[in-house]
Amino acid sequence: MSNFEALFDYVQTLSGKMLSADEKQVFRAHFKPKKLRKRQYFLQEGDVCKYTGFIVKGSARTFTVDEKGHEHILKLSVENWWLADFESYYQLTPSRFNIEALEDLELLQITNAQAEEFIKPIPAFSAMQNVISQNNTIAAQKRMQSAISNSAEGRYQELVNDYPHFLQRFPQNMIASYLGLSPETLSRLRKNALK
Amino acid sequence: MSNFEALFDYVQTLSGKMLSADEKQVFRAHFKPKKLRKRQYFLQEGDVCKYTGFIVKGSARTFTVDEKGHEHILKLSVENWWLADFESYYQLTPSRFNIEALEDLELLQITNAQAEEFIKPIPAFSAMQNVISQNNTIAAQKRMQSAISNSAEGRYQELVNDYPHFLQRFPQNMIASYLGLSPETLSRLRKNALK
DNA sequence: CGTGTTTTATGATATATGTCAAGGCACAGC
DNA sequence: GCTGTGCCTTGACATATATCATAAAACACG
Repeated sequence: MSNFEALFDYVQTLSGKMLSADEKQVFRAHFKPKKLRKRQYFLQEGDVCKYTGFIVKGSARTFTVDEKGHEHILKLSVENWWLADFESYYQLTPSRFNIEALEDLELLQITNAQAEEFIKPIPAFSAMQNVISQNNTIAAQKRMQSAISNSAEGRYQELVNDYPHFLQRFPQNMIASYLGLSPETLSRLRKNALK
Repeated sequence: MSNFEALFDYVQTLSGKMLSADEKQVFRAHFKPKKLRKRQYFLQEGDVCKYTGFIVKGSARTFTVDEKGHEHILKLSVENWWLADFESYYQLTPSRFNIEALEDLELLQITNAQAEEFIKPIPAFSAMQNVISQNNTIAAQKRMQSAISNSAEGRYQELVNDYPHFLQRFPQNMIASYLGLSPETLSRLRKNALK
């Protein structure tokens, strides 16, 4: 059985509300544990993203492949994040993205329909969603501003400040792709930054 | 008296719920009409963004100024959008952004505290917020993907597809800044695109 | 261990985009 | 109808970043 405690902690911490025993049962009834091994795909381009998965353990990348065959990483996801292409998940349209496990993944997943019907009425959960929505708005704005105003080096420095653990956890070529850079450019950047 | 009908239409359309006469009164009691003339500032860097404003008429830009004195436009906003630096608005921290009217502006504005207490309990309003939150997530993801995967030309083409009216409404140098380009580069891009 | 695979580093070169400078065009206000 | 101001274009040149090729280093796994 997968670990629901991580999810309960997360919902309670973010919302500032406790979950009752009954409410926890609702979570257990509708979230399905799912495991993926490293390199397995959570979502493939062209498929509909039926589930969002709460990451109990592991990590993943969300990426596209362009006409030249180059991959571009839009998102890197770790524990306590929600894994999905939300465009596809909300609208049930085919996704333009691939989502692949970078480390063995343990998820608790649910469909949008089930979440709307059973989970969203739980006050702690909808409060959590509001907090996440605010955080996302702020993070998206910050990343976008960095993308249009900063040089490659500035964007890298911002990543170092905001997500230092990414540097330990993910290979440098993935970080480069996340920043919109070639691996060579990031390698040179780091050499120069050491002075 | 400013025009609340635009706001009511917007809330009702997005939420799919009607507003009662009483609920409309709550809106009238707490949203304050505000006018700004072209070039006036809605927010200055370093100030707290106390209000969010629903744009009844006009347009604005949200931008930063870097160390070299260059401006970078993060957002262009028109009718039926909400104007604010939401990081500062939610957290009441000093903003890193300036928001300036590009055309005469008519707003209906409200503080976060008032919105939370009086407006959010209105079902149509909170439903609208959920829809906006989803739309923002999708739009932010799309723009970010464009920023890391596309060339300057690709980003411009995407703007032409997604927001064609921006091209009529805003000068080309503002569009360039929004795309993270110099005005000269955009000018050349457009010349080549004509073939 | 050893061996194949992945990741990182480095050099040479190509390409995209920025910067600076100048001129022309358009429009607002007198 | 002038005139100033802001916007757009164009050219020459500078700089940042990508690409391609190769080798070294790190890692995974039988």
